[in-house]
Amino acid sequence: MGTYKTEREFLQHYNIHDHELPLVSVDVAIFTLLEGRLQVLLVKRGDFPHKGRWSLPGGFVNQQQDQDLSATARRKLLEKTGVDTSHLEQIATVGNHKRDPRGWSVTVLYMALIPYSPAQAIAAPVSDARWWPLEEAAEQRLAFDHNELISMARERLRSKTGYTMLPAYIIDSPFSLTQLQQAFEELLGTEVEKKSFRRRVLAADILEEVGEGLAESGRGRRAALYRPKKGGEQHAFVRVFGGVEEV
Amino acid sequence: MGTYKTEREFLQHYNIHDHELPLVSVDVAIFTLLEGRLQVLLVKRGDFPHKGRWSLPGGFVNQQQDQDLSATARRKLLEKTGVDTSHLEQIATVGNHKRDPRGWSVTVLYMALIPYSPAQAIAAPVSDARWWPLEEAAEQRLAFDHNELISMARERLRSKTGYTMLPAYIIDSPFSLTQLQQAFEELLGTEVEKKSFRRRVLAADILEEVGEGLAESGRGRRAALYRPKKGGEQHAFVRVFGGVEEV
DNA sequence: GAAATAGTGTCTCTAAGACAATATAAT
DNA sequence: ATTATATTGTCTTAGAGACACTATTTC
Repeated sequence: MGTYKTEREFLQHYNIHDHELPLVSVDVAIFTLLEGRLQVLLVKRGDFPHKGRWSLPGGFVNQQQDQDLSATARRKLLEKTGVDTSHLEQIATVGNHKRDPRGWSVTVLYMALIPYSPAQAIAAPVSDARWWPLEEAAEQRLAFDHNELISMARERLRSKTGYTMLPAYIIDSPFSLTQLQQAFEELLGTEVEKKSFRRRVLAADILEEVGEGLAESGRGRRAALYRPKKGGEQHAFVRVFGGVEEV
Repeated sequence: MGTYKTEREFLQHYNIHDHELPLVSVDVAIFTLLEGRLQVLLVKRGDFPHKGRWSLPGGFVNQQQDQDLSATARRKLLEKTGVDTSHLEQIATVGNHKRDPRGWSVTVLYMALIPYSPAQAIAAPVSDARWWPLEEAAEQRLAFDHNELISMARERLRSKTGYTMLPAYIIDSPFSLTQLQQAFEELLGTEVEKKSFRRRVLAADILEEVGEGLAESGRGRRAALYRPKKGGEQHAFVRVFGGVEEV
């Protein structure tokens, strides 16, 4: 480390390769709801390390293409699903010396929520990517520490479902309150009481009614259909749904 | 990228310097409570870039010394305060092409809470480190994007104060309920109602009584003193204190 | 009318908000 | 007694839980 007089001079002599740098990747846990069950998108690794294993979509930051970390995450989401807009959220960063055989490695984990239909069309052609029901994904030995990464994202999803409207962003709009409640229940992992649910959601004033429709079965009374109001994603309830939260 | 038959062979030929890697640093927002006000520890940068500016304690991962990211954070905490144990929590990761003039850079932000007294002794000798009241820190132009990093940590601190016992870890044990309430109020930024506060904290059964003592003024009734029970840090309340939260 | 689904009424229960009242200490 | 601080009593209010009830649709 030399002694330079100005920052300009310092930067001219600065060589990034003088330091040992950890690998930096971004991984994305992309969730959707298919047939009422929570699914995660996995891709089969075509290269070493862990060639042939299933893993979260992810990769290295492209310093030319990506302005920031969320751009890397968004790029991966787009490559695998063709979907851009949706809920994208940073979950955590895991870095240690043993998670990658190539050396000290850091991965920034994101979570994306998308409704099933739009993803379907584009994800299918990519033959090495498919949706897995969460339990089946967990049973496998995934690449790197991706089992743990999925658990972390799943846990955040569960916990935020307790006090936000997150599930509204994993189903297609418009939806009936019954459909929304089913999404809440699947993401929470517990049942919620119908009246409480409706009271809470409607009182929050974050949905707007957009007509009515029939249930999938084609039977029974028509349901009012809703879509989230702009900014409703930000809404947080003061009380948590379904009992005590873990931190 | 060659084609290798085995992972072993792949790893033998893998050269980390074939890729352009972002810089990876860890920064720690260390908070304490001094004279009832929230303070953050800043250090004066002795090297370029941003030489002479105040910044959060932080630095690059040391691949030999640090097993994982939290070890880097803990090492920085120890270097600057001499304190090891305490609340250490990962807040977020910021990475983009413009936050560091040396190039694409990623920093993993941690937050540490420590009671004032133990830190005092060791932080003083390090002449380039001192506690700043949060407002004064915010008024300055700090190195890199550290103003924003502090805001992020501050926001998490405020929000978790609403539903956890976090403030119990920023004051010395044992404490009276009044002292604890004052810590809550400073971290929350609003006043809380005395009876509600006591009911909530005592009902949660996460404090244990350890005798009684007088207030600092030496006047008035003796207060019962408490310290957090083991694991109390994990406790989360079902309802949020002091109104609606932002997500 | 029967079955299925959507939506409401209403009582209870928990915990926070408000604020007055009581208890124990130093002076 | 006065002042300062700690602690409790209790009424009100917001919102979740439980569950029975009504409404609208298809068959």
